[in-house]
Amino acid sequence: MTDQRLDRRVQRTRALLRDALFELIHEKGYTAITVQDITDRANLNRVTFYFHYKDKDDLLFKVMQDLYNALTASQPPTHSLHEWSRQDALVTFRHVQEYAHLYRVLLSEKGSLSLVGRLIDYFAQAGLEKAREIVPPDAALPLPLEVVEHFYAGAFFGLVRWWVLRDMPYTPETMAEMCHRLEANSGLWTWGMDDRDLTKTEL
Amino acid sequence: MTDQRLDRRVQRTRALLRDALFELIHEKGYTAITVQDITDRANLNRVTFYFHYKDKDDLLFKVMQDLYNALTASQPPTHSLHEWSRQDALVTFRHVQEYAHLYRVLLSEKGSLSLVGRLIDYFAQAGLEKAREIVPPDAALPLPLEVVEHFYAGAFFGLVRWWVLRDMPYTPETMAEMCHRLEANSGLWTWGMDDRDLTKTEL
DNA sequence: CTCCTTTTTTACATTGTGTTGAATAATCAA
DNA sequence: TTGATTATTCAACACAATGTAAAAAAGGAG
Repeated sequence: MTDQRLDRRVQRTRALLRDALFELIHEKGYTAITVQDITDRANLNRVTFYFHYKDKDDLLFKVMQDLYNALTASQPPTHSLHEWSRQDALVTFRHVQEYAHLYRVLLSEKGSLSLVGRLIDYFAQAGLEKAREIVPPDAALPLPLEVVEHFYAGAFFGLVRWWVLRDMPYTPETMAEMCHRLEANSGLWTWGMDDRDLTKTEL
Repeated sequence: MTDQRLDRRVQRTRALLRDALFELIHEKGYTAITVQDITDRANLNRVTFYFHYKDKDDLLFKVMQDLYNALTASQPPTHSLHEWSRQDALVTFRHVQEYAHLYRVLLSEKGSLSLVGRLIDYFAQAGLEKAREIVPPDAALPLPLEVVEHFYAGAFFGLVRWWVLRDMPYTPETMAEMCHRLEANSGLWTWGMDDRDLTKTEL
């Protein structure tokens, strides 16, 4: 994770900024935070912030990207679309639970729409790639894959958002199971698709 | 729409502010707009803005609320859940198309998360109320209604967002049809639910 | 016309941004 | 350890935007 080639001061500074950001998000929401706040909390000069990041959003994205990379890197590879969707949902719900205090703010009205947009697009992209691996390229699809994936990406986002804003009334396992049922019973996977049952197709 | 009991100056001022907001959203995105910009464009004094609205968000919400109220007021009532979902989607896609230049910005990374949150919650709430009208209160549901509705609310949002950010490659009719198929084939309506086919239940 | 409300004008204090140039301090590489 | 490099600090600046105030001017309602 921590690049050894990086100056220790840089590593220390970025960690301090990240921790300060997390604390402040927790305390007063994201939009209310200023660069001043962050550097004050981190006990760093404000100029130092601009040495590393363009602005508040830049910091947030790089920090969240690190978080998410750490998450996905620890995921075992899956081979069926069915299995992938189940696994992926579970891992994501657990991740969100671990950083619940962050997501509770970042998905609320005091959060960041650019982050939300990136999340949805990421979900859709991941689903699209998985689907393309499995669906034969010349298959006659009832609906454009892109449409289907953005439907499910939004659905998944809606579920995560509801869950975390309602203070996570179910376990990640239960949520993943409900999500899985909602997805499995629907759309692409139950339609004809050349009469192949994709849910059981292994690569 | 326009309250006759309201001073003409007030009506004029609010309309000018609304139009200025729309123009500016179109030109430079929402987040980049300042109160200064709005009043400059509207040819009004900045103080006048604060006489009517608390801040930029306050203006946006009240304006969008008017838009949406005008939309829903013009909708004919529906009686079956199936029919409602189909009609509602179509009306919403048409509405979004009409104000595409607004939504293209408001749903992009330069938009407003609080507006997005309100939209999703509105979709979920509307679906919930319709479902409660129809589902018998003592029915044993396979999943909590709230979960199901937030799944579909997010899905619908994901679809609308994808559509408008991709410059609306399909007609509202096609989108509503695709949305309808994705919903109809899934989850709640295809499960047992005491073996009643809710999709054909009239009130 | 007269009262009442809205709008303007001018002004002020406050906060935050983004960037400077020079001084200082920490780290790295050899 | 030394010397070069790089990160951080400090002080300061110009700028943009917010939110509020009091008094004057303009406009609409009855």
